[in-house]
Amino acid sequence: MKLITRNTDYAVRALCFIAQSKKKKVTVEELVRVLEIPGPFLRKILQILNKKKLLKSYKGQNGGFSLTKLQDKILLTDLMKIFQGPLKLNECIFKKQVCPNIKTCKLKKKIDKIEKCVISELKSVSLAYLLKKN
Amino acid sequence: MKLITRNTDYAVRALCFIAQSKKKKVTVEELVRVLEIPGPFLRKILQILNKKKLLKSYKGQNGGFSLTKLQDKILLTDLMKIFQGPLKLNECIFKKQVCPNIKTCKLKKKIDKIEKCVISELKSVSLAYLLKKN
DNA sequence: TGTTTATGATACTAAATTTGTATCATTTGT
DNA sequence: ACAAATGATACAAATTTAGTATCATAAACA
Ligand code: SF4
Ligand code: SF4
Repeated sequence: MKLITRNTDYAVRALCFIAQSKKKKVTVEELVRVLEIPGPFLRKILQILNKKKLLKSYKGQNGGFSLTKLQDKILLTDLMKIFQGPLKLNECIFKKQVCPNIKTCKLKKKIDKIEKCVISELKSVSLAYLLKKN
Repeated sequence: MKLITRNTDYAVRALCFIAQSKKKKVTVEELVRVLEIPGPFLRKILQILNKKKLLKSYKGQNGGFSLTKLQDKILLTDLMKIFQGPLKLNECIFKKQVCPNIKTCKLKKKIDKIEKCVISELKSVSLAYLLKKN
């Protein structure tokens, strides 16, 4: 029952570090050193963030990654969608077949309601929010 | 990001059927027929529910399962704990090591808050609630 | 212009969790 | 004794999560 998976968490931490770094660009090597995240795994994560335009990458010497957006425009839900797929707490699908109860099921209705609440909370979490002291 | 797993869902459906059945005891075979759940898997689930005292089992001919509690005393959260472990949305543990950020991390704080809300919603879901029309 | 240092792309592997099966033992009613 | 149910337990398949390995490509710079 994990709300966020490891790659989302790693992405958050990496973005936080990049955001607060004095340098214009941050290299994977530096992130690995300070965050203690497995190198190749983090690289893959950053490459994905680059593709999704949350980071801009620079190749070659003095290369690295920098943010493409303001901190309050980078949302946790963006990362979750990227690394964990659509924001859903319940699919009601077994072996590609939709559960026959789905129209009337009160459990599903309840979970849908919880889902709405969870997502609205999550939407309020930006990089800026995460970095703010206190 | 699945809030409830399959065995919890199966357990809910089985308990619902048993609860609304006219018979005093319901057999696995009947449940399999009507709910279309893989037999041996459902058996295992019911055996666990028996061990956990949510069901009482009767062996031998005319055997089967019956509820041990009133419908409003059987909570979804009980099932979730049984089949999915402690109610937690975030462990903050990688490879048995607690994340060093854990004391100050705002992400964790947020998730903890969401967790509280989710759990309190889930606690209000009893078998009686699930069976009530409208 | 070639070497070094960075990321890009992609395929592969390992570990963990979820979702099941298979088998034999035990109890009970007839 | 036999049939019909559950109990216990070990095994296996499928899926998801987590992580590696390798080669290609681009930019800086000597
Ligand atoms: S039973 Fe209700 S919750 Fe479970 S899968 Fe069917 S619809 Fe979804
Ligand atoms: S970063 Fe925050 S949320 Fe992620 S593991 Fe560490 S404490 Fe938990």
